[in-house]
Amino acid sequence: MTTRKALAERNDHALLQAARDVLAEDGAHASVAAIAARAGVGIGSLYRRYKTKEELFQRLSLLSLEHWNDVAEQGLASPDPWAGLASFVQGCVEFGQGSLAPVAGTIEVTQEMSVKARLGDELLERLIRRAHEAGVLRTDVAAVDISLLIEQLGRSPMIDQLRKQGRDDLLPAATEARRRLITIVLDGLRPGPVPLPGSPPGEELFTGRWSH
Amino acid sequence: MTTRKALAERNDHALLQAARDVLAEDGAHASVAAIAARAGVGIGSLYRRYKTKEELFQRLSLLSLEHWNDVAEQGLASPDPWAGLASFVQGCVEFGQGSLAPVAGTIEVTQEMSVKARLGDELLERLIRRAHEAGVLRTDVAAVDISLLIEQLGRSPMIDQLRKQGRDDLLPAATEARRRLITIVLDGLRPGPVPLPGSPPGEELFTGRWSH
DNA sequence: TTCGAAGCGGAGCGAATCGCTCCGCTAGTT
DNA sequence: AACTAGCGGAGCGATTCGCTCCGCTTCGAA
Repeated sequence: MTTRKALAERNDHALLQAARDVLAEDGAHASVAAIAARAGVGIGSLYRRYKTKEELFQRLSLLSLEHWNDVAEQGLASPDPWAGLASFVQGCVEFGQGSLAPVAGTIEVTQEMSVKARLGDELLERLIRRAHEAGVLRTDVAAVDISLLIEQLGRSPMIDQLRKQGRDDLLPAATEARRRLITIVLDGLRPGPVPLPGSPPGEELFTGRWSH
Repeated sequence: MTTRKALAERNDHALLQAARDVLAEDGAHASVAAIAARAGVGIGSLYRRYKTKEELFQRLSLLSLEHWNDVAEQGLASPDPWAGLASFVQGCVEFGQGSLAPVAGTIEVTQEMSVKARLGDELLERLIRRAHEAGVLRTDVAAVDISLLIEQLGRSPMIDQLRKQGRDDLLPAATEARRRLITIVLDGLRPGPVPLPGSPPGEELFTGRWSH
């Protein structure tokens, strides 16, 4: 019925998702034991797949970057510049890009990661430029602002807290409130009737991304 | 020159600020030793003022709630409904209200805390109502959305990370980028030309506040 | 049906860190 | 000059960490 290969694949997927969840709830303090327990997998099985804790987190980072790029390309494929940008932001936020923030500084950045990060920056730039040219995005919003926005909205300390406390009854309401907040913020990025004079989009030193 | 009382007062202030900083950087994992070290104070001195770690965090929560209420009252004192609400949000965000999120579920909520939290909710409701009546706030934005917004923007994982890594050179740029993001988001709360049909402000079960 | 081994879960290792206590010593006060 | 309030930090037992190792299960070939 369940071949060994299929079981291993399912376990690996469960481990990665569990790592995301535990990281979101416990931050940098997330322990390997907690991740394995959440995934319903023994610690031994985890360590057969990933030699160290860092290797697991590196894999997680790489998948996160790939997801960023996938969603960005999907957004660019959309004919509507605004819809493309909005779906990109929403896709990144809901995936929980921000959950990796606590470990971003503790793991070694592989060459593959930095390559994908550069590609992702480029895709985002193109999304922004297209929206600007179509006149559907506030002129004072630069790529770094979108990066920051995704990082800021990508985590939900309140929802993580509720889940940790086991208040599953409040989770749907909180999740829905968060979704509304995201749409409100996204809506605020569109050019309004009274745009405030913003600073120029420059500032090259800080790109707003975790990995270099 | 420096009397004992003045030194003690200065130490207490340094401890509270250090606790905020370390909590922001380390989350729930923040240790008492780290807080004392950041404040430049011995652990013994910390424990002379606060019997336990929880007592320190409770004090911190209380001060945070008081700050919330102070800023809300200042906002209500402003004749301009929009400026009042905006300065309230900005004041809460910059104070770092969200830093306490990781410990909010771990400490016991005192009666004094819940009283101040209730008062704060009421003040926020009045700020929102006033803005709605003046027509300077999107009609689909409720109090719970502002609470969520403050929690979401109140933490800056990226800035905390930079500070932790000692990249003080990038800090000004990151801080300025974050300030721009806040103004952009705030600006998006004003009624736009094409308001989307939002859900009703109701949903009573979840108020979006940490303490009950 | 039998049996070798691939792959599983988890007990347990040493090391690190936790919250907290206790005490020698500095420095302000009388 | 004598006193002592208040400081900093070494160190306690307990806990938790990342990780190893091994007995047992269970799949698949003979």
